[in-house]
Amino acid sequence: MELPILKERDRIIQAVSDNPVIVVVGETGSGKTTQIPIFLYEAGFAESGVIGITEPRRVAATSTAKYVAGVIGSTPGDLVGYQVRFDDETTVGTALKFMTDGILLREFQIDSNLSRYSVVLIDEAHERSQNVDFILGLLKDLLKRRRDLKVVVASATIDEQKFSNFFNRAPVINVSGRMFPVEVVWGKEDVDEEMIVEVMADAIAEIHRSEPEGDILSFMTGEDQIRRVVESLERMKLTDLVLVPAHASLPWEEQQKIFASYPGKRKVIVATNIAETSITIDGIVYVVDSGFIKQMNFHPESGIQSLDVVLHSKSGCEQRRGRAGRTQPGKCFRLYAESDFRERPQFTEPEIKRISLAGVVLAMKDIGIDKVEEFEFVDPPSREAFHEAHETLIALGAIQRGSHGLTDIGKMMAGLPLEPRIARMIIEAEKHGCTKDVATIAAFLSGRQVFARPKGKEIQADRAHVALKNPASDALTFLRVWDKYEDSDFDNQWCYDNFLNARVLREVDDIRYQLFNILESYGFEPTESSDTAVIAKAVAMGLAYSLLEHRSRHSYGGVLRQIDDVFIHPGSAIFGLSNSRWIVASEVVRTTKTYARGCTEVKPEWLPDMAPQHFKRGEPVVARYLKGAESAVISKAVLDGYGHELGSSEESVPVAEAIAIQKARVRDAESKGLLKLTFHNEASGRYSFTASFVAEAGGKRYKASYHAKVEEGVPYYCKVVDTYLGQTTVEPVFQVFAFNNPAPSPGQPLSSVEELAQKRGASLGRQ
DNA sequence: CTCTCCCTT
Repeated sequence: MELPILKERDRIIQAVSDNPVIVVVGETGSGKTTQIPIFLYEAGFAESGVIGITEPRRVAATSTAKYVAGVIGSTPGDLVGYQVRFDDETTVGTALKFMTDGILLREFQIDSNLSRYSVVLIDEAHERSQNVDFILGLLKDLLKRRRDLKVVVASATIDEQKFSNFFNRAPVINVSGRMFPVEVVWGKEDVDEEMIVEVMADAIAEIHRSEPEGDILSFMTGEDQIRRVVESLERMKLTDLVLVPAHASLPWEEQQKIFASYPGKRKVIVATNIAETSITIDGIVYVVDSGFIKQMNFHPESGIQSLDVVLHSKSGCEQRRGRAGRTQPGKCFRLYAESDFRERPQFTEPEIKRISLAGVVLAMKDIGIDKVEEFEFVDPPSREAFHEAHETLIALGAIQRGSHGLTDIGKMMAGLPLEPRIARMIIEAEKHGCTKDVATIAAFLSGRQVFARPKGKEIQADRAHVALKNPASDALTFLRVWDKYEDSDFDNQWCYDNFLNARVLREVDDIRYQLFNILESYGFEPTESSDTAVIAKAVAMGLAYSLLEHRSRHSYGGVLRQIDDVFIHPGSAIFGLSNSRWIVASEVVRTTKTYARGCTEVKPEWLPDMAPQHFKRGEPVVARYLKGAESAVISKAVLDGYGHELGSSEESVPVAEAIAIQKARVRDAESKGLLKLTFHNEASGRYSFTASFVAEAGGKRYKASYHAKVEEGVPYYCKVVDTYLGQTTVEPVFQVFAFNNPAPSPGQPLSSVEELAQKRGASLGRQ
């Protein structure tokens, strides 16, 4: 049978010649993906530049390039080339370039005029991925500058009017498909989420009993539902039935079963949305559709995401139906009523309206688009989404409040193929000499789930994972996994034994090297640190905007944003082990609860750097004083917005400055009537004091005893602090040295506030 | 306190 699109060859070529933009609507099997590029090439459009074709997935870009190369009589990488992440098979002679849409976006960042291209074809535009929507906006803008550029938007469903209107009523060419008819069988009543597993299992059993031979494809929302459907069918003990789950987190061996044929038996694939677009299975005759999907949504007010089970759109359900008619006529059983279907939205909400815009806005600014709110999208995101993107980028230091362009940090972030927050970590790592470590962590954070927990082996998997986990940080856990993987010499068997996903680790390896190359181009030295606190701090700096503070029992709340009732995800390395007051998370997602994933404990002394508007360095304390040295290490308390001391950090200042600070503080303390305490040796060997105090305690007298090893005769200034627990304690505000006392030998620290802090717990009783 | 669709630079 001849491809239907061949009949439209001349019309398509003519329309492209006459118009800057055309929209081609072709059903599955129309051959538009392979044929339109060939038409354009044969019509001479490659003479003035490259014909670029974008695909949403890597396999689609590489496999169609190989197919078209065969038709034209070229080898891939010559006349017909492809470029996807990690794999560039193009040369200067490449006239037809297939690529993922992410690659075309990169090219916009390098050359916003796309000067090399004569034609750009955006395939699968109906999927409305974030990248496609961004590219369509960029192309509309570019067409004002490049009158010679030709754009072809290829879409599978009936969304063509929207695209046509967006591009000033561009002509639409319809190409019929080569689909076999698929009869729809409607459900009698609406089924809710609770009942759907049993209803699905019963429907599959009934089809198996009453319908002629042919494989079945069932659509459910997630791994858990799939498992329950399979278990339910197994209990029915049906004969000649093979049950095959299909979802993204399946190990490689299991995935192969999806495509295998089982002679004499009926194959039943119970799948997530992976089978709607990403994988195509031959020989499906029956589709059973639950009508639900899991969808990620982003909430700009709080910065959290939610993974929700929602009713699938009409176009999505139609796409599922089409999976049955690829090789012969089929049937689609919908487990919902026709009246319910009619009330559903026509299309799935485009991704650009359901994600954080921070990465898109960063890329826009990098391309030179300053007025981002005026950028024309097919479906413009909300004002709140733009506001969130701005605030996030300001918090990361990529832009400055009140100015349009990117900072130097922002420019470097935009060059890294990572989410802005993850990119920010690496910039921070450069300052602290741990770029290799943090780039490795970034590769893990941007990749897929590395810890595998196969069905039936959960206990063995958990046991293997415990040995790899760092109880203070998922980021440091990733670093440990990487070190062990290197020690194993990148051994697949080691991955298998330790229940780690080997494919993900190989991808991490590729991402690492890509990042190293980019960092080298920035002039960053590849550095490693043995200090895990330094590495963790760089990670925390990137995630500072999602700083979480412990609230009650197991729940955390946002410090910089309004986020409440967040729980550490059970899959996190710090789950059940952390008692840190602050943590950061790489992701906050609401499912059954709001969970923080990718967690790292935060030390109090990092807080003034992470959130300067909420945490300040307090009054300085001279902790160490070296005679004859040019500088002294002073320790600054970390105070929260109420003046509570949360920790301390050290910095080096000239000795003269340290002395000046001290003297000023002594005067200041005395003027405020702060208590001066002098420690005296007791026979027990302990130091203690009894103090009377009036100045800051509302006229009440306090008796305090403090057990700590401190220098005899050293005076301390103290203040009464009402802590957040509601208990009153006496804390040293700073230590005063007598400068005419014999100085300690160089390098010998005097007793420090840290030491006191460890022994904190002054017992107090009111008189 | 107990677990998440799919992609991609």
